[in-house]
Amino acid sequence: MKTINDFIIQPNIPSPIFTPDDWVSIDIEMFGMQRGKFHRPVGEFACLAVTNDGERVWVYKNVDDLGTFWRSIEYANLILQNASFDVYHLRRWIPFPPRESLHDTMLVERILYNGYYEDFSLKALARRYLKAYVEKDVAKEFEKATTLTDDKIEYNARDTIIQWRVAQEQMKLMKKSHRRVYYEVDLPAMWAFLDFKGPLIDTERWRQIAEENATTAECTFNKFQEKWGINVRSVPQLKKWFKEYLHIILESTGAEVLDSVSKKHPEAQEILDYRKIEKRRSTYGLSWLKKYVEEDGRVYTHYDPSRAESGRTASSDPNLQNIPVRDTPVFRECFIAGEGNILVGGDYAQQEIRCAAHLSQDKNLIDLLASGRDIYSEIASMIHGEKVEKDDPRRQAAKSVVLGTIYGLTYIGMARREGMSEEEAIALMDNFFDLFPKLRDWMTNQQRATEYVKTAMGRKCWLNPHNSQAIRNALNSPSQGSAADMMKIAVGLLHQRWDTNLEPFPAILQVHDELQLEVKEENAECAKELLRNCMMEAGERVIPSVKTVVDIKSGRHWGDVH
DNA sequence: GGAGACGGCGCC
DNA sequence: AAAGGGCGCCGTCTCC
Repeated sequence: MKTINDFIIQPNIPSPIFTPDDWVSIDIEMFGMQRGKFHRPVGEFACLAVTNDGERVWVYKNVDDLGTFWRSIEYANLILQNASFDVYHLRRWIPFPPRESLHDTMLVERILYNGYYEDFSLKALARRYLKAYVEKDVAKEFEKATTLTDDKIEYNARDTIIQWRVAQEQMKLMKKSHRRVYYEVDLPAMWAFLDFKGPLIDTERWRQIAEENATTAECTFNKFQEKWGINVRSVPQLKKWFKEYLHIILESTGAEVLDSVSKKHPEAQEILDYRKIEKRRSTYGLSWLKKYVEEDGRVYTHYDPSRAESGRTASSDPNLQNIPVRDTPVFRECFIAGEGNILVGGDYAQQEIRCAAHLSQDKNLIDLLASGRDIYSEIASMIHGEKVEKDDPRRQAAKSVVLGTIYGLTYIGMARREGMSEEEAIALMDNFFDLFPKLRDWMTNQQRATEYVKTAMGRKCWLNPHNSQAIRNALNSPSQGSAADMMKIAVGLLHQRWDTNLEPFPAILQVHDELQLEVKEENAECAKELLRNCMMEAGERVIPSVKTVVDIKSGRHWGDVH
């Protein structure tokens, strides 16, 4: 039995020219990386290890040899762990165009086991597949070191060995459906995300808003301090104060609880008002500018495809998928088009509902979604047997039922959220499901799932039987995950079809059902058409039985195009 | 002073 | 806080 220490570092580079039959595992190590900036050009090249058999390893120690390295792997199939990192940094020195034959052990593991495991690090994979314990202390040394040592080189070599051997095991486990999801959905999306450019920020406008918010928030904070003698940001102190002075025991100080007591205790409303401004100060304030906006005025988020158990993409450093929009559109208005450019955006209308319609094959819902009418008004009208207009509160209730349904809402939750009796909630939901019987059947069926559920593309989402949320995951993951499949396919298609002779790949933002581009004004029309085509084609591929609707807009800033 | 848990809340 | 899913980031608090 070979251990992960059974490998031989080859005395000389370069490595041989690998052939199209070779599977070559490569791993880069960097000096001076900082947390939160793994996707930025910081840090220096440390070394790079290569193996095509899981035993012999070539280690490149000089950045000047990377050109030679590139020629050796130009035709090979590649194996990487979290390829996005290695490719991003290698591109600082050598070309690294997208290639179809790349096995990313982390992405593949997510496709095999999202929801089943939580840890997709190389250390976890070594334990899982090779029954090997990997000491990661050396990895930390790279952060501060500037010179190579033998143990660092060995560490680098060992990682490529692990990757290579793990990949062999994963390939045995990958069925046709796994390969389809990986090669048609996640991998093309990964290549696309690597080429996203950073959106441009109207720094001065943001700063002005942020300064105002900071002043207001600090002033309010101090007033609470003076009046109440507590740090109002502290949940324990807040609870204690409410108990002592208002004689009320708060189970939580979350918005819903505070709102429920705010009629009787106006202090609760004061807290809620403060929390709003405090959120803007802390999360979307001056520190955001300082931390994330770079010298060119742009922010460079990191997209992690399939980070979520459902397969959704996540954004971080900064997270651009939770920039305020409801109460304060100003922040999105600070995402602007550069000189001579324009923003072009597309979003899927009722994306998750359409996914649910496809998955359940409910003909009534499919037909309604194809009709082009306002589905919430229509459903409310059908439930109540009379015309319900857009401003009728019964439309909102119907919307809650529809959206709640795909989140696994129960009648108790429905009653609570809509402020109705449980009987009313039961009646409303019953009436709703009477209209869409196959949706009801599908949901009943989903709840019976014990091991996993699947998206429309066949992506598995494993359920945790020890988690009380498993039932709601079973109801939601297929819709959420199918929508994520759709967006990733769209992003991949756009990336493949974008003509870089016009200008470099122009995508700047992906917010689940929304994709934004920043293009030269003269390219706006062809960008709109291509964006629509890619999004529509992805929709037709993932949910062929349901009409896909894409709204395309353009404008000077993000507020214009949402 | 850093790490991690927790509560809270921004978005889809 | 709860009988609505999925994230990431902030501040507080605790521990080391």
